[in-house]
Amino acid sequence: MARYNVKETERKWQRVWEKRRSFEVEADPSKKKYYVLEMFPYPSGRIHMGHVRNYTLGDLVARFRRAQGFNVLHPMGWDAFGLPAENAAIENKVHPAAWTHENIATMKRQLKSMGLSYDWRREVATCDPSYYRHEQKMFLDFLEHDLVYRKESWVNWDPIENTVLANEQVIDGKGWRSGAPVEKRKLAQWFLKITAFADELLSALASLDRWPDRVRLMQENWIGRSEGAHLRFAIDGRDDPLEIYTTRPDTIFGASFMAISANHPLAAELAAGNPRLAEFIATCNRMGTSEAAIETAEKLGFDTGLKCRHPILADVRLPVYVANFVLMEYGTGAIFGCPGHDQRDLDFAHKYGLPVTPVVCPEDTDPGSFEIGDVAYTGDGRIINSDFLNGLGIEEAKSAIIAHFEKAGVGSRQVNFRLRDWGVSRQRYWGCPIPVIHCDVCGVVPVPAEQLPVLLPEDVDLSGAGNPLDRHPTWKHVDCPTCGKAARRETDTFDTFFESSWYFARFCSPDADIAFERAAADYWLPVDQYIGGIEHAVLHLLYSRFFTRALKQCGYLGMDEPFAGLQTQGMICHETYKSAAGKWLTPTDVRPTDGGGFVDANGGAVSVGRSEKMSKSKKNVVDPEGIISTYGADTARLFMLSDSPPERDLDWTDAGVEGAWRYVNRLWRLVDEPAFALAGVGATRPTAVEGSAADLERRTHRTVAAVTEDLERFHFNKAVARIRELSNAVEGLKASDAGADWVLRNCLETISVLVGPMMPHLAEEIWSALGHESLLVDQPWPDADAALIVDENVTVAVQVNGKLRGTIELAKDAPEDVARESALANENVRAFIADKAVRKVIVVPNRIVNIVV
RNA sequence: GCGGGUGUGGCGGAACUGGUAGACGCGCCAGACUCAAAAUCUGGUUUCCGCAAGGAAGUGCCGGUUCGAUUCCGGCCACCCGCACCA
Repeated sequence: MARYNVKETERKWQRVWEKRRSFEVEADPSKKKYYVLEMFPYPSGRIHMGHVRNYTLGDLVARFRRAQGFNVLHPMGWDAFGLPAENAAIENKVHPAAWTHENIATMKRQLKSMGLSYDWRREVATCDPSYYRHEQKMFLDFLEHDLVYRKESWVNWDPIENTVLANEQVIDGKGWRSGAPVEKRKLAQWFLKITAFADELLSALASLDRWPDRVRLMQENWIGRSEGAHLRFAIDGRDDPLEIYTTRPDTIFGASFMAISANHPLAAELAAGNPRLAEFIATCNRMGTSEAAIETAEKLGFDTGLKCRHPILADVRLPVYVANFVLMEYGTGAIFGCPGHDQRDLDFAHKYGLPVTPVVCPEDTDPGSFEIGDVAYTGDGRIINSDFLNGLGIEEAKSAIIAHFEKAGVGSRQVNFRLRDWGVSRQRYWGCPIPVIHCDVCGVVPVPAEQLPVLLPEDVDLSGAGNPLDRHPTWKHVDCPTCGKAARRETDTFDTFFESSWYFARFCSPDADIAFERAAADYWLPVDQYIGGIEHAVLHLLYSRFFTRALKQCGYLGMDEPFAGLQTQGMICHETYKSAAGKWLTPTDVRPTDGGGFVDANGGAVSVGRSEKMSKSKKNVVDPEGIISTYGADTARLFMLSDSPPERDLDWTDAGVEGAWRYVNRLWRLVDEPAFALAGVGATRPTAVEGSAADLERRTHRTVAAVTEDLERFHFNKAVARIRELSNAVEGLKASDAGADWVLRNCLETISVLVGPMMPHLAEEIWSALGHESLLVDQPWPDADAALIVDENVTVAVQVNGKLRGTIELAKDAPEDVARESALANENVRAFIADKAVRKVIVVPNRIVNIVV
């Protein structure tokens, strides 16, 4: 009898798996495959609890599918480019590469201590030239296939990180990492044509039936498809028309003004001769998108004096305003204003004294008395005051008016998207160099494929302002590949989401000379189960879907969707602590008092705040390494699985960890000090299994069936509960019952297989203690015997008028009249029926009998 | 503002297509073992009334459908998330 030695045991099995190469896999078309992937980490220094949860979930799936007989690919790598490395370099005077590799080494050691079933041979780090050279090639292929362009445009500029951000990286007008208000700048940037796939990225969401609805909805909203019309309005005294986009062409007869964006070319042209307009435009730009108060910002306009002709009403003229609420980036940057049916337009019309004509009347209202007050009418109804559209419904009117415009040659039906192209240029050092050369003679020249990779220079000075590559004395100076004259390298690097958009494919053939081998990708992809945080719902997950399509177009791949199944995990939360002085305290700074409160190291009062996401700023973090070295990886893993469903936030508590730890030891004792000796038990089931042994055997099979279903459906907390129930039930086994010793052994073996995906070290130790030479990790998942799952008898509830009054024992599938008689015979039930007449008896077989009196 | 989600004991959470609400765990209470403590084991634990058998109430609030509602429908409330001048 030995106490369960976590450290030694866990290390032992990790070594055994490594030595036996248990998790190394090869593509094998004769086997059904399963690709499990967790979002790879940024090597920030040490793993945190979020990582532990993510990789515990993934490892469970990988081990479970492996036991089910799948050829499982389960790789791990490092999303290794990124800004923190540069910041660390400046602070600590280390090279970003050295800092990154050191972190990778630390985190890899920590991950290995968790006993995760990775094929470590497939590890990749995206900052390695053997990785990023392939995405430089991809970029050249994208160029060739017209999926990339360079454009001078207004960009989101992060003043802290000194770089451009994509639209997806601006949260509430602030940089997603720095939190600094984003400024507008005009820069020449490289863009990937994600909008070319907008329609497909949207419609294919319906096929992703193993993705959370929430994520699909977020992507749908982000892509933001709208149907409307593109119209051209003639401007008095000018030859060029004003082009607008509208989703409400049916309200054209209610138009009373035109509005163009402050960044519209027409506005710029007019401002050249009008200082007051120029001043107005400058004011609009200052407000920009960085103003948090956009919502409350007043609608402001500047009357240009220009007049547009109404496209149908010959004598109507619409004044053209420059307005602060019109965005240049959406549609054409110009609109017609219909105050009656758009709140913004109404506010604007009231401010500038413009006419308000209702053109849609609610069904139940008299058109003659329908007026618009302070609230625009945006609901359904019939068209009024609109000539040939009068009496039509909104949708009919849209079709009719678009047909009219198409005939007149002044407009057409148009679909618009909110999604914009993905700007990938970043003014940073620690990223993949964009492989182009700028030549004064030849213009932008792609780096010839045979000159790849364009390597990052190792000697770099990160201390100054701006882009370090641009300031490097020699790196950017090269000869033009076309004309041979002196030219300059592009000094921008890729957005780091570029690397994570295809890493899942690289894992299929991580050592290939090309990005990935087609055969390997065809076998392994798509990823069957992808697991990670919800925060990537529209960033990484949308980029990867786009990339897969772009790569397909360039002949790399044969599929559209990279991730067939997606599971998003909740955050890890912890209570927060504050000292009397209002300073945040870490969980290790406080200790509990007898009264249930906490005090700090000096005994000072501590106020306990609500549980929040673990974060450095609130100091409510618990370091996984300490937990793992004290309680072991299996305890940490069990706790991660047992307390909350994966998609929900998980509260980290010491008590919960203690509980998991107790269960680890309890399971171990079940085998180490079994109820009776198991040494001589045969392998085949005895013919006689009776009494408590028969009960436990049935229960074992029922548990197998239930746990299998729970694991398939990601109900891991329920699976844990069922296994606990089974191990509790072992206590009820009587040695004297026939077959007891065989059933006990069979039950313990089953438990060891069932907990294998959750607590692999303990499971292996139990398996071995039961006398097996083989590894548990190579054991197949058990089948539940259908005959043993169903009970012969069922407990049926009896209600009187819908209230529970008793229960009766019946044979399974007993006839209805038997159930009825048995229910009516129940003593307590009879008391409630008393002398009342039974009006109706409802019998739901095997479940309930309801007597209505 | 628009879109979506959540709300169940002291706590985390169970309850498949409407059918015994509270599985399992944490915490707490009692008991066993111990000189004692820890660990472990056993039992109890939604609230109220009752010695008990049993009864009443109960899944955010109000109402509806139904023999029967945590589950379906309508209307509120609270909290959380996403988007946000998108024409």
